[in-house]
Amino acid sequence: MFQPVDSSVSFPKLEEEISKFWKQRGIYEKSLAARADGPTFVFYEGPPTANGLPHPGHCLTRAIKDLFPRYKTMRGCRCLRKAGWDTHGLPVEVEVCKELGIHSKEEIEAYGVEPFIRKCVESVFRYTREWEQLTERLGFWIHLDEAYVTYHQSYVESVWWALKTLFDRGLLYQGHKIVWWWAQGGTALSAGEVGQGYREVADPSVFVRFPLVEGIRDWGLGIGDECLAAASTRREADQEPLAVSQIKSPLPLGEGQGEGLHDVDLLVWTTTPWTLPSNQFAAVKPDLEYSVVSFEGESRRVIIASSLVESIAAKVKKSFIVERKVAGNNLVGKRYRPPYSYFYNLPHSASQHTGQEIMPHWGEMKGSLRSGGEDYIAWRVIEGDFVTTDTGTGVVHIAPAFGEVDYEVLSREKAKFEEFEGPQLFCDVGSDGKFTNEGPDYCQLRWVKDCDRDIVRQLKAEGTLFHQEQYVHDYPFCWRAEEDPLIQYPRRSWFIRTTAIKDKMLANNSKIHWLPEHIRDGRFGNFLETNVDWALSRERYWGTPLPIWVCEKTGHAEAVASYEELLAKPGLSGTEAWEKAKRKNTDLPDDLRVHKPYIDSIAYDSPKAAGARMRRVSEVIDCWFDSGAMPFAQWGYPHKTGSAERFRDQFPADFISEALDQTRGWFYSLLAISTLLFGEGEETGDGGRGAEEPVVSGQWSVVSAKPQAANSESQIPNPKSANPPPPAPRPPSHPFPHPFRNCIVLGLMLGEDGGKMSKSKRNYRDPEDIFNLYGADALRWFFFANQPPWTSIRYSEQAIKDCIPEFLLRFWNVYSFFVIYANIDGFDPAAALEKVSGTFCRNGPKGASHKRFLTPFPGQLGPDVLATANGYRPICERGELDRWILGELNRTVAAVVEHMDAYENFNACARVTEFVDALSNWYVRRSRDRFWSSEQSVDKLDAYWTLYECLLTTSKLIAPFVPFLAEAMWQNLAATTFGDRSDSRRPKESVHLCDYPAADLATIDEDLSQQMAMMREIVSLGRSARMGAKLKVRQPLSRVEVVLADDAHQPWLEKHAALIRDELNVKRVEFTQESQPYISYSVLPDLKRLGPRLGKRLPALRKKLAEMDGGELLSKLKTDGSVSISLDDGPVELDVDDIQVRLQAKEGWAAAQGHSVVVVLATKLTEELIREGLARELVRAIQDRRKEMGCEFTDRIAVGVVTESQELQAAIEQFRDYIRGETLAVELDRAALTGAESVEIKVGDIPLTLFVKVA
RNA sequence: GGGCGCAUAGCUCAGUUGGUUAGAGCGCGUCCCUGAUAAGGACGAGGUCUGCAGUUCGAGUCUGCGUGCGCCCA
Repeated sequence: MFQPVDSSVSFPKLEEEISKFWKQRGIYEKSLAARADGPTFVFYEGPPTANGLPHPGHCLTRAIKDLFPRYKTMRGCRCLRKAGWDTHGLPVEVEVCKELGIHSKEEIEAYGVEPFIRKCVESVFRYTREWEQLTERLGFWIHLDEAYVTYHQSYVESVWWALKTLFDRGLLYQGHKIVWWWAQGGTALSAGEVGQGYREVADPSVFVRFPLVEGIRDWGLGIGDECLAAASTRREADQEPLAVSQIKSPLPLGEGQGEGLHDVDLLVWTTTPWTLPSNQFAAVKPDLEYSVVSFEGESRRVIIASSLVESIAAKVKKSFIVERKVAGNNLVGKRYRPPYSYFYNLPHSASQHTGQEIMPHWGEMKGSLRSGGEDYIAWRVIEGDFVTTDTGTGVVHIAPAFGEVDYEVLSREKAKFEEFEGPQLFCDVGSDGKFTNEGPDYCQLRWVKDCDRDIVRQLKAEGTLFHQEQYVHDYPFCWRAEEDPLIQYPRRSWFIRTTAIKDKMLANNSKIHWLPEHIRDGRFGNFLETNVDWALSRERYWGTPLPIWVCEKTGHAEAVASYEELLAKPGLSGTEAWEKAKRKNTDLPDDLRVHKPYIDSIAYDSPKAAGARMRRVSEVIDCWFDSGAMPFAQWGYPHKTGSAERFRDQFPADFISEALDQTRGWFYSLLAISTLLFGEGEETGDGGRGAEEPVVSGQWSVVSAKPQAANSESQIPNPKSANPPPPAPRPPSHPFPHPFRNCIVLGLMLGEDGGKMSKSKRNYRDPEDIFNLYGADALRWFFFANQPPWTSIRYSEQAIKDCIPEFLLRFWNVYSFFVIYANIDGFDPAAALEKVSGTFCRNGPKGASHKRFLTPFPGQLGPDVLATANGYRPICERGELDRWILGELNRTVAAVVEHMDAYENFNACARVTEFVDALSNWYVRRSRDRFWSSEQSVDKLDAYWTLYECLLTTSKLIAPFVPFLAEAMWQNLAATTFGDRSDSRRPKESVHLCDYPAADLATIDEDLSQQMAMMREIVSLGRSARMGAKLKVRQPLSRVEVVLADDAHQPWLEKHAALIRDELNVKRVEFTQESQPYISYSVLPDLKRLGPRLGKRLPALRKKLAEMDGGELLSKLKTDGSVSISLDDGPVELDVDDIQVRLQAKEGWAAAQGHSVVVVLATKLTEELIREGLARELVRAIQDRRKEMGCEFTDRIAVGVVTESQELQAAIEQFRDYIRGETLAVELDRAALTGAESVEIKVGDIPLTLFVKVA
């Protein structure tokens, strides 16, 4: 006996119970234990931050993260699921600041770093409970109580180990980073913060002359230069005469560096005049054409991009003469005088190094190039692809201290020179945003923006100002202090030299299976291509402290890989800061001892200078490094005992999934860190690793030593040059890809209105409400089945709701149908399996019968077990409908497994939906009468076994997708029906302990499948034809004619005419292929076959075929096997495979056509048919009345019908027995019935008065 | 400004290596069924496949250029 199934099921309620059941029985743990010896499937949890409430977007991530581990577990894999929490970072600090009502770093310091980070710790677990509830309610199975936490000491120490490894290899270095700087607040702003503060402002826009040092005569350029030739041709073609333009012969521009100096100037443009004193270069685009232009009333010529000549002339309202044209790359290398001379005239400090005495100024300074030769170190024209002609002059002022692009220019230039010989960063502005005493004297100690006006005035006075105007553009301001403009400013920063492993990252990436695929070469690949060194450090408080200690005297730096290592340092002091705090507050989590501020007070003796102390740098690190380190840090690798084994076991991940916004976040940090640490082991393998290592580190030391040393502003000497500290344990090498093999990149979740999800807009509902209203399965199915996961998913409450009737409830109804009838008929699989004897056969006759055996292990109740049951007949002996649906079932199983193995949940779901539709709308519908029949026939038992097997298998199939529903069904259909037998004699306790179904391909009958599909099509077409002729299904028709294009399935269909008769309510079904008056044939060429063969002749053939008589052509083909069609350019031979036949219903017939079948109705009604139709109408009317009156199914009734219609009266007489039988009427009179209410109704068009009462 | 992606029915989305009538669900309309029953089912209407150009015998599909939207980065 199965538990009766509530047809008005509440899924949310059901899920709560299932959830409880899992918890009580420890099903998740059992599912893991059962696979302890299985192959490993590794899943990594990308740690969320629990300092905010989870929203539907998180549900998507967690649903997908649950789906595949569940699936793989059922497929036999051991899949650990360790949860994780991201706890560090600026967002956490911001939350705490909000709570405290403070903003700036000063305020944090005033509040106290110690209480501040304690607030941070509290904050990150503020919503843990909500997250845990969501996780459980969604059915996400993950080990929450063993979660890794990024601030825990063991985690931090793992990160330290990684950093030390990188530091020792020279991959971690200090440099500058240009940041958006809030000078007044003394802090850098994150990209997000900067983005918030953009405002439209008018800034001074100045065009400034940079006089060239040499005359252009020396350049050796002729008019015939290729670039110029092309340019002038273009101009002629465009017929765009220049206003006053001529190309003159070379000008007498002075001899060499003397007189020429005053004649030609680069014209640059800037909206930040205050950056001009720090100018170091001018950039041009190499493939851009420039013009040397003289302007009316100007004694000196300027160089600007040719395409901008006219607009600039218009700007200054002057006429001009183009004296000469040059390509940008011919300008490269030319020297100029910057508008400010402080740095230019500054004595060069390197003169002390080199011992050269006649090297007085930076401006005259040359350095040795790595490529040989030498060049001036600065104030030269350099090439820049970033130069555009959208604004400005085509010549760009470069002040490396105050622009990211500018800084890159400096780095690039610096790299061209031998160490110590290249340019260095000039900066005349302090971190307070005020000029230092290196700035122009009238600007010193003033806020830079305030100096713009004076700088412009000065330039004007000196004659270097060409033009000045106002420029309106968007400029960022501090979001906390609206009046404070931000400036780009260089800050000391620690970097990881990811550029050194760019090619390795690309190689690694190329082996990752990305879904969608385009991420690999698109967004992610491009990002790797343009890789810049990872700016690691943050001048903040709540994060993993950068584990680098620096000698206060010599600048010698070393990295530390663990707290223990630190404690062992000589002359250690400062641990009492932590001890004191802990004494004061014993609740303080011990993990905080490795955090600021405690860690900052720890110092030890410098190995480089007696009496000097090693002190930690003040920075913490980018929290993306934390999360990217999780593959090893989650185990506390390499410090914790046993961590090496765990790490080896769980690396790399087979599967991860996060949303698209993690491309440059977690996906990158994982890949970068893993590539840095674990390299690519495939080339050398374990044995070769030792050989590979020195070579690699050798390369690295080359790469690292040079720029680091050249970085003269960096105080940190190359760690390789000093006695290195003991090396950190060498990380194991591993073949690509790692640390993840498959990655589903989820689309962003949008709100109900298509916009970004936003709490304030209320364009979504809390997940909890969704669970309570529709249930987790509905939400999960919505995620999995409604779209591929990488499209941006628009949150739609309606769509979630719709999943219930479309899938969940539909399947539930089949299940409920089964249980109702199985209970009525006493169908008991448990009993059938209990008393087995004799022989059995699953699918014979090929697989000969096997001996039946007692089944002590019903286990998974798979087909093999069911086949041993009493009353279970081999599938081949069952009716077609049964064989068909079992074939569909197994076909579905095969497809789902294939899709899921390829991580294509959407396609898998589509197949499941298709199957459930076939099961519900064809199998059950067509099998109803078998279940209803009162006798206990073999056929009926077949139906039960078939449907039972379908339900069991499907419940396993959908278990990873909708785990609650699947469990509910399994419990009733399998687990509990076997009563309280001992464990070994009971089916699996939970569907999630079962194996995923394997397709039994022997059950798939391709022909049957096609035939059934055709049958369904015929029925559908018949209905369509009825609709067209406005003939209700209740009106019987005499005949339906089915015209087939192809006779292959005709005999089968003829055998099943009864089914078609029944579905279409007709008396006779006839099949034919003969040409009929209501059919025309068209013969179409098979384009796929003929296209390659005929090419351009194809259209002529198509035209010809269309003109020909299809019927004739067809019969010719049938008799001769081929036919020759003559085209204008010769004949074409066609055989049967070259054509396709299309049937067309001619007009005027009640017919409907499919691709290869036409269904025609005989619409002529006889009196007899009409009477039968009326009888059926009457039955329906009486049934309706029964329902209105609230009759029980079994109530007998008395019926009276009063009508004047002779036809109806005749119908009642003729079909009296039929009507009584259908309606359970003991009486049927053509007169009023006393004691019964009368109702006026119509049957067809005939009015009548109906009386019904319970007899 | 750059990169990536998307654009197909009123809505949400499928659409395999280019191939003859572009599909599904919802919604809508018409109807059926009334022993799965506060369900279930069928049929129908509804499309310039974002625009333009190209490649091809043939383009929703491939290429280029626009337009619009989204995301990431400047």
